[in-house]
Amino acid sequence: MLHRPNCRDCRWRGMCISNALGGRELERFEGIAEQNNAIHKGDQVFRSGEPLRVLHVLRSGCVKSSSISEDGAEQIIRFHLPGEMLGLNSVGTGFHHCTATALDSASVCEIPYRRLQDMADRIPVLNQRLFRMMSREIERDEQLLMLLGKKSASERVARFLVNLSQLFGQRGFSTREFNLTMARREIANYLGLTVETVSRSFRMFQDEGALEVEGKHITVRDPDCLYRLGGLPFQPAARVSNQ
Amino acid sequence: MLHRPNCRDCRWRGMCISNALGGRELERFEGIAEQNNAIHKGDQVFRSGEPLRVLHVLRSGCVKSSSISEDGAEQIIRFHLPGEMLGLNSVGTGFHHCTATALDSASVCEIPYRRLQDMADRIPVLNQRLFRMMSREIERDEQLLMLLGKKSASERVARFLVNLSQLFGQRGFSTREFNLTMARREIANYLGLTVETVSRSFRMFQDEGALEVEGKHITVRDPDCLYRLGGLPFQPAARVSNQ
DNA sequence: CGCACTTTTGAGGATAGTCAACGTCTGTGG
DNA sequence: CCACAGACGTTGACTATCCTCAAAAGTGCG
Repeated sequence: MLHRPNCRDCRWRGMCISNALGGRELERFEGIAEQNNAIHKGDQVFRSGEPLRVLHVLRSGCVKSSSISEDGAEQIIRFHLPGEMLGLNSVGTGFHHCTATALDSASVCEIPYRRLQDMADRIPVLNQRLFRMMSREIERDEQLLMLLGKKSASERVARFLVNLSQLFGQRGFSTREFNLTMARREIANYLGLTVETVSRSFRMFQDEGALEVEGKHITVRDPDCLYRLGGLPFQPAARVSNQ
Repeated sequence: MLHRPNCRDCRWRGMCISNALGGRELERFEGIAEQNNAIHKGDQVFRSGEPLRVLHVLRSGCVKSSSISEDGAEQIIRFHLPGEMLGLNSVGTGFHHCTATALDSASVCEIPYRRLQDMADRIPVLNQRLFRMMSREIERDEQLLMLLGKKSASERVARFLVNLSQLFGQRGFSTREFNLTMARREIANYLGLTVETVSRSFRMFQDEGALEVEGKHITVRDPDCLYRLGGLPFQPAARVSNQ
């Protein structure tokens, strides 16, 4: 488990929600978060249609959120990395409209939704933190919309890798070398492509010298080249946001 | 201006936000909503990057929300019909990340965000109403993701028409006959297609006997056929939700 | 080991994009 | 009121991108 000096355990106990709280309130907050819960690859954290009893904070591992259309097709909406909160997009209706599935062994802790809501009702700064987190969900969805609506297959795949690399960086891991937790099929689904097209994009990126791909292990050889392949003008400045 | 017995003016004064409030609180709420503001076709209600001072409620007309990518390409995220609240997806960051543009003459009223937030901090039921509205934004974004990720061109266009028809129905207008406020170019942008493809889909739907298209005027001749063209198994039951 | 599943690669084809031409609508100014 | 310009919409021909199908190679697990 990774610890960073500026944002210690809170990072893994509610995506910095507890940052918003001081002394006594923080204790209460820690109090309502339940023990870690181990889940295995393929397990579902929650299913679409279930009532929203608890919000989950992913403490380790990787989880996908997907929604199923009326004809049974899956659309992966998002891949979640440690520190992220699951189920936020269902706050409001009171029912999950996504299914969350573990991509590998993972652990989550549970925050009873009702009690979080009660706290938020009494603590405006916590309430605003929740709004901010939902807002970020929307922003991410809309970035994906842009990707699906306007970008070519290889641009989508390149941006997917750039984003993933940045997310690892934000968590203190290498941006140049990492493992894909998800299968090609899942990357393809997320990006609105087929497995074959994703595979061919990987090959192209290797031929361009941007990447080295060995199964699930990715080594970024030339980040600038990868940004170009993603249609990005140049390397985006590292986000300084602590969240 | 349309009035419905079960949800009178509130429908146009904050998308039923005021439903959550009783007597005195309702008065206060009405107090903070500013006068109607007339805007013209092409006017921008707010621009991406601006600080979020007020939330806008669309009282008449039609508005598009779009975000602009780093390379200048527009992606329309959503078309808004009367009664909807604009800017909700920016709550949290405090800055707009979309640009809202009127598609025809429209009027909006403004709700100072700070004051709404203060009220929400004191009135849990209003607060929950806001969460619910944001949640709905997320759900709609995710429906669009499914459309862009998994559906063919003609399915996208057919579903676009079905959705629009339902939205008109919810507002008490005909589901069988309506005018498209947006240009073909904008429909295409929204659906991740080209103008030509949208135009050809319209033609196909006419040849199938599902529609009659005269410029911006749409007449739905065979709703079931349109649902089928959208890949929907059969006519979805009308939503009874009062929102 | 053997089986199932995933990934890669190739060949061929369909869908939707590009380019171009033409028709239609709208608003402006004579 | 009409003429005109410019934007919008439709249609056709051609093309590129990405999907489908198929087969082989690689990977993981009981």
